[in-house]
Amino acid sequence: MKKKHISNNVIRRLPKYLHIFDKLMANGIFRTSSYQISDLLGLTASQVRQDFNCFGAFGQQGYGYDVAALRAQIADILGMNRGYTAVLVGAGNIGHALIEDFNFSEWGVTLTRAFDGDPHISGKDICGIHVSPIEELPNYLRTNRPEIAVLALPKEAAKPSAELLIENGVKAIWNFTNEDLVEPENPVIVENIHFSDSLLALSYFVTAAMDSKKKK
Amino acid sequence: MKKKHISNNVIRRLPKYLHIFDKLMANGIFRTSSYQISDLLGLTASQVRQDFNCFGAFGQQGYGYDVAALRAQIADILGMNRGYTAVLVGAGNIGHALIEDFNFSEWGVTLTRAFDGDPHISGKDICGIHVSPIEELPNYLRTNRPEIAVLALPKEAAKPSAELLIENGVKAIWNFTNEDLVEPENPVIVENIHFSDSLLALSYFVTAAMDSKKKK
DNA sequence: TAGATTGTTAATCGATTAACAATC
DNA sequence: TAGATTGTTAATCGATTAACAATC
Repeated sequence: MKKKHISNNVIRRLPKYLHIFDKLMANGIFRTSSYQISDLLGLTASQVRQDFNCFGAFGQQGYGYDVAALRAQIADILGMNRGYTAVLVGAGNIGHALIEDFNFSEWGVTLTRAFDGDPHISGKDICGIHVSPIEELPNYLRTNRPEIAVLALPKEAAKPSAELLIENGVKAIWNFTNEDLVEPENPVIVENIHFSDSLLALSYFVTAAMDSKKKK
Repeated sequence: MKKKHISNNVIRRLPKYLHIFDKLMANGIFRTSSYQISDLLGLTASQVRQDFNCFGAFGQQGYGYDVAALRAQIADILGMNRGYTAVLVGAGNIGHALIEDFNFSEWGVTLTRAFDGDPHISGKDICGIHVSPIEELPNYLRTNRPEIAVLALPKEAAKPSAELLIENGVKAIWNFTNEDLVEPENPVIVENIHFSDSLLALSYFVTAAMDSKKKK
């Protein structure tokens, strides 16, 4: 099978497709078309069909797409059925918020354990997730081999922790520290949630909108 | 002045530039070049110069760029000196994490007040931010006219709250609910932090990396 | 001055859009 | 069958890269 390159733009649209399929099914709509999908997401129908055709042919000419089947395809492509497990490193505010408010399993990922360096935090359970002392992390990683580590530590601790994670076989880091972890020589996947970048973009858009209004 | 269109890609790179200028200055480096910048960010020098030239000419031929001056230009473009204010709507886990761990003022935004519907939460201060009952929100908005609302409520409350914010003159919503707030007819700026989209992209990359390794 | 590096135009590349034959 | 809508190729558009004159 020839592996064609999938652009980042396409990858970032896949979760959007997934969400609207869930919404369609919740509304009892089991059949859709590239036109309907494009309309819901503000894309063109062409683009929707091109995106899907990166991975195969999921529709039927003259009919459209079966929502459930297409949903299952996209879920598969996203790796939602691989049974990935994740550990949380840092159970402070943001870590707590992730455990309590974010439904990992909804996206096919099982959060198995949290770790924190503060003995006032470790030892307890949060919503059924046990928080272990950070010292136990390397051993846990070697024994349980989770694919994903969620890094939710203060900035300062980010880099050394990332190295420890990589040394112990973690495949991907979901990075909530506002620190860049780019270690080009390391073949680890880093997905950043940079709040500041997002807020600054918002600030730019506000500024641009105000300036263009002033000009009129 | 002719307003040229700035692509989203360029806008998303501006905060990255800002961050490395801060890093350079922290290391006592006060002069840089498009080559150095591109190297630090994994771009091409051409692209860096093109990006800056969207907004004007900030460098000196034969010399390069003064880091502090360039930093100030980018900060201005991003609206960091406009004195924007923000209110937090929802002081649950994620709201707490934002108040306690995220430094709004570092990015030129002043968080002035938080609001929550839970009387056990409202009435207190968190890190110097007063939490008011949610009922006081409309009046506060009309009186104080903050540009930005940070929406950190449960999914269910997202849409009606967004409408209330828009009705009361908020210009931009920083959206931490995992709900899409696209109201095309409303001229409000929405910047989403969608954790699930990010995790799913990470899951895709893990899957792609595993499959390509298996194939070899 | 010579060397360096910008600002900017031109060339290339890749992504989006349009078009349409295939076919359900 | 006729109508609809896909899968896929071709055309267009926009973003990135290359090149180089301007100039510090």
